[in-house]
Amino acid sequence: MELNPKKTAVIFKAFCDENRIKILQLLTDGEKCACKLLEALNITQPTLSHHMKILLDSGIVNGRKDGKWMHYSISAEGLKKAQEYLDILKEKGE
Amino acid sequence: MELNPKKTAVIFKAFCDENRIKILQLLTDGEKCACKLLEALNITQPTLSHHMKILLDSGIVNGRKDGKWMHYSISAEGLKKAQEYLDILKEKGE
DNA sequence: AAAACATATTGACAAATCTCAATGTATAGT
DNA sequence: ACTATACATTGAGATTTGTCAATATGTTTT
Repeated sequence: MELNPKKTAVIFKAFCDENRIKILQLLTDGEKCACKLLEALNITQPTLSHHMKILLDSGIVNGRKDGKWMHYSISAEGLKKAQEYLDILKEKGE
Repeated sequence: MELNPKKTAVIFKAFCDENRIKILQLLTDGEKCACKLLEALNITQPTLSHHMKILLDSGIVNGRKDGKWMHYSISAEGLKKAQEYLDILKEKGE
């Protein structure tokens, strides 16, 4: 199996920032709207929006718009794909 | 389980750069010395050295010095730990 | 229609990151 | 000792990233 370096890097960008790890951790107990994330996270609203965009682009987080609210949740498929990519990196027996 | 956001981000920095993905991929068929990696990778020697440092810090790669040569390989434990961290992010059943 | 609210976008700045050329540090061979 | 080799470190420039204030967009309520 082969990894596309550019695409793979985009996926894992989800996990290489402190605030994004916090966001992902908050989402582990289910879907949350941006406002709830914002309460929990010492950052401003535009900064949260910026991180959510990166998380959506990575495929690790899903977004669902509901009227004024934006609900975010962890994508099981996205996470699975990331784990599969790590599997590919396991050393082959020579 | 709880993730330390800062430490977790350091681990996943291994995977969020295009060249580091290429390096990791090269290491999947076993230990390689820096010179071999350098041949395969359109970057200069100091740039490779920079990336190898980040990979070592992440715990995803092991280094072994042998005379003049530095041999790098994927750390099975490091990779396992990264996968466990992704497991932690799986949504809990509510 | 106007006001209030939730979120996204823009623009600016600071900090971090990637990259290279130049130099330093070991180690090995002559 | 001198030279060559393999790699690390330093310093500088360019790009990317994280952050915020200000503003824009879309939705709900009055």
